[in-house]
Amino acid sequence: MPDAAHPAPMNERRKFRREGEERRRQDLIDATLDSVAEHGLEGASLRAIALRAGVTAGLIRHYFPGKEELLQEAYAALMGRMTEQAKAALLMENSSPRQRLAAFVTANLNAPIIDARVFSLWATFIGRAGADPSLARAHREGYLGFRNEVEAVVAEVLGAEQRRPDANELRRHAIAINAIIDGLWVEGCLAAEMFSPGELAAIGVKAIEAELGLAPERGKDK
Amino acid sequence: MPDAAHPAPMNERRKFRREGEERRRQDLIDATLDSVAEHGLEGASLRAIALRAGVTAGLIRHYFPGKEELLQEAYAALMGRMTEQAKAALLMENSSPRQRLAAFVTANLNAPIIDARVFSLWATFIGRAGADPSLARAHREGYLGFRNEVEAVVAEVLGAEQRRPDANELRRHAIAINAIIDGLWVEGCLAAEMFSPGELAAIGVKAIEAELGLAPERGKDK
DNA sequence: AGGCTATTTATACACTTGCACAATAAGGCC
DNA sequence: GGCCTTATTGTGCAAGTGTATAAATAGCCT
Repeated sequence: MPDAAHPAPMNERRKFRREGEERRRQDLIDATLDSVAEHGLEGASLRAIALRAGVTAGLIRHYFPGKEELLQEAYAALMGRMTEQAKAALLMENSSPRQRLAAFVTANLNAPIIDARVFSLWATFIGRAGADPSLARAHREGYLGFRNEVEAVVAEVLGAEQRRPDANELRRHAIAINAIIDGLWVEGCLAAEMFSPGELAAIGVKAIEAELGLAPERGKDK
Repeated sequence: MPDAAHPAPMNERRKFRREGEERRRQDLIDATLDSVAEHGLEGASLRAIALRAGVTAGLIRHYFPGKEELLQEAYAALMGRMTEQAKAALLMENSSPRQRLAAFVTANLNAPIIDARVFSLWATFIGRAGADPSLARAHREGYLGFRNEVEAVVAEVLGAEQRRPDANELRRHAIAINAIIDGLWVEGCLAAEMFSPGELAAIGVKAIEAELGLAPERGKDK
């Protein structure tokens, strides 16, 4: 029974603050990624997402035409962050091509790219690539961009060693190196505790140098 | 309006046949995998699964305590088939260790293991490994078993070359080789049309031989 | 200060979901 | 052939889904 001493507190409408549009969209996208990472696509209901973002479900429709579009934007945001971080390691100036390649590999095989949450998101979304052509295309573009970066560095590395690989050889090297990075990334994300810190990166660098036929770096092995 | 000339055909109960228990369970598991592969976990409702299996939804509860258990059994079945096929290639007798390793890699990088549907299923389930510890454990066991197989063949291959690697070196080789296979598998499943038939296997074999420091096979290159 | 507008809440709706359970008939057994 | 078990169907239900839309209020503008 309501206490008449209190000024009729029932049916009170929830207080709220107006945030900027860009901020709200970002919060909603982040909340979406968090929901998907934690409970999968099935658990990512609009109400759950809204709750996590600190708003009510209805608001989502004010910023996104529907759930589909929200998920697409979330996936795009995820891919954007991943490739952005991955490529950043290639921008080092004043270093030999070989050092830059090693730095690239090392960056891709440590936190924050080796991360269970990111992997979970990647797997969840990519699992739908078979059914959703737009997802498949988004992936292929990201993959090709990534592989082209790799191919460019490989060409520089080999060039510095006075070697002139033809296009086909370059392509094969890029595919193999990509596979090494991807494979170690998967293993690291799924069972990080099975590897000591830096171990995956060390294995990756060694494997890639073997693939390229580079002589082991002097003075670094124990 | 029902036509009275026909002998009251309304309210007719659906005809059915009793199948053996094992058969029905398999059908339901297969229907589950098909549903997940096509529409993801979200689209795999009991009714959709039952429809695909040619039964009604209620029957599922007669064979499985709930949806959760059905999904778990489906995942276990998927993993079982994958590793079974993968290991089969290692059983060749009368061949050199190096040939067996190459056969193993080749088998893993062609159909039916390179397959968009299988990959989609793997990704969908593994995406939940972060949230579901039982899934994570199932994966790690499968992964370790796989890696141990690899390690054993690697030891044989190197032994045949009169090399005696220590345990640590062996472990690193196995991790790297596993990564190469996994990475190429992912790339092949996601964009099969980007690679000519046998190309991935060729790249994989070459990369692995480079990793192990094996001399290129005579008489096979171009 | 007071009004305007767009952001936000709240409610309604049709539909689906997993699960429970009663009704039914298929097919082996005597 | 008739009976009995149980595999299978069909229906019902409460909870949750995405979407639509009306009602309210926060905060900028003058």
